[in-house]
Amino acid sequence: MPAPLASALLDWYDAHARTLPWRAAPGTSAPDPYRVWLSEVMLQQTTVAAVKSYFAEFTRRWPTVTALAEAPEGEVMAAWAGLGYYARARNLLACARVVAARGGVFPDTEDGLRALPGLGAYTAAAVAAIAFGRRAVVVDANVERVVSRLFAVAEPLPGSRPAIRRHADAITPELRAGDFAQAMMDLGATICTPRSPRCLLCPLSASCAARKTGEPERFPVKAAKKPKPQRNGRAFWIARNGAVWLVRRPDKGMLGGMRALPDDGWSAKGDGSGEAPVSGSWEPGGTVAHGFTHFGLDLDLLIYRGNDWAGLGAEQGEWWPVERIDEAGLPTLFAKAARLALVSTGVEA
DNA sequence: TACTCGTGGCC
DNA sequence: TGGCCAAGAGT
Repeated sequence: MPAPLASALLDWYDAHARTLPWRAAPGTSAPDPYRVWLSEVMLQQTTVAAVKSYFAEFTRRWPTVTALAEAPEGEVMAAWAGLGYYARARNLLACARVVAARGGVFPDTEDGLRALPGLGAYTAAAVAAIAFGRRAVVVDANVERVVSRLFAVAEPLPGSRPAIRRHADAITPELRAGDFAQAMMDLGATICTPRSPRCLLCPLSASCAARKTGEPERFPVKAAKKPKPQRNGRAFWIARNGAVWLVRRPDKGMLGGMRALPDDGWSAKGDGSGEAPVSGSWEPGGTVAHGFTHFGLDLDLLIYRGNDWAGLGAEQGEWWPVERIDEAGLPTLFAKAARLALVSTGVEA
């Protein structure tokens, strides 16, 4: 018999669960672990709205974990372009290959899942509970918010995480732990929202300590965050015979493994050098303002008007057809810069 | 532990 | 309109 709180939440979930592409239809058999895993990785720090089209495209191109495991890395990275946190894509493929090597069967325990690339404490618990019916304590940002309100946790995040986990453990039922986790996340996404929580619609309002304070939106308490530095950098548009010079970024670091315009080495730690990859005349092509999580970047685009191609070797990059630039899989920053270049070179209005 | 790592939507 | 926020993981 579940505790009253879990029971009330599951009743609410049975009536109000969101319909999402990676969820099994109500009353049907257990969901496909591949789809659960894929969706959970895509949803890490990413909104449902942003994930939907990527999930549809990935499952269309790679319907099984074995199919994904056989995909070339470049195709997977390009398919992930725009979704952000690109280490996820590398780990996704690495994980798929591990699972494929064991017959395409995911481990069905939390510990087994936790050992896979890209599965941390949250994702391992979520897949164990949702795909395999295991009791696991699933704690994401929604659960942190809901729990910190239910118990009016006064200590600020992230220091309060151990206490929040203990509270979450205490209210997680033995049965339907996967539904319970998804119910907590749906509640956090639709009712117990960061601002202006809709307590009048909440199935747990009678048990909520934060509501009793009259200011539930004050929870979770959070530590002050560091100011974001502002950086300047350059990206370079070098076009020749309808093709543009693209490089592949190193696997480690920002936008790792992604195709990109050459740049001058800007980073979170400092401005770029200003140095161009080839000598000759350059013309300003405009500026892209882009906000990363931990710094802001003003990226000046420079367009090449010279004809000295000697410094561009095939081991450093590739000529990519300008009319197919959308298929290059550029991360959003460079996609914006490419759009600017197309405007200022008159290729596109 | 604290830092790094994207992006788009929201008010 | 700019800071806040999102189904976190890796180091």
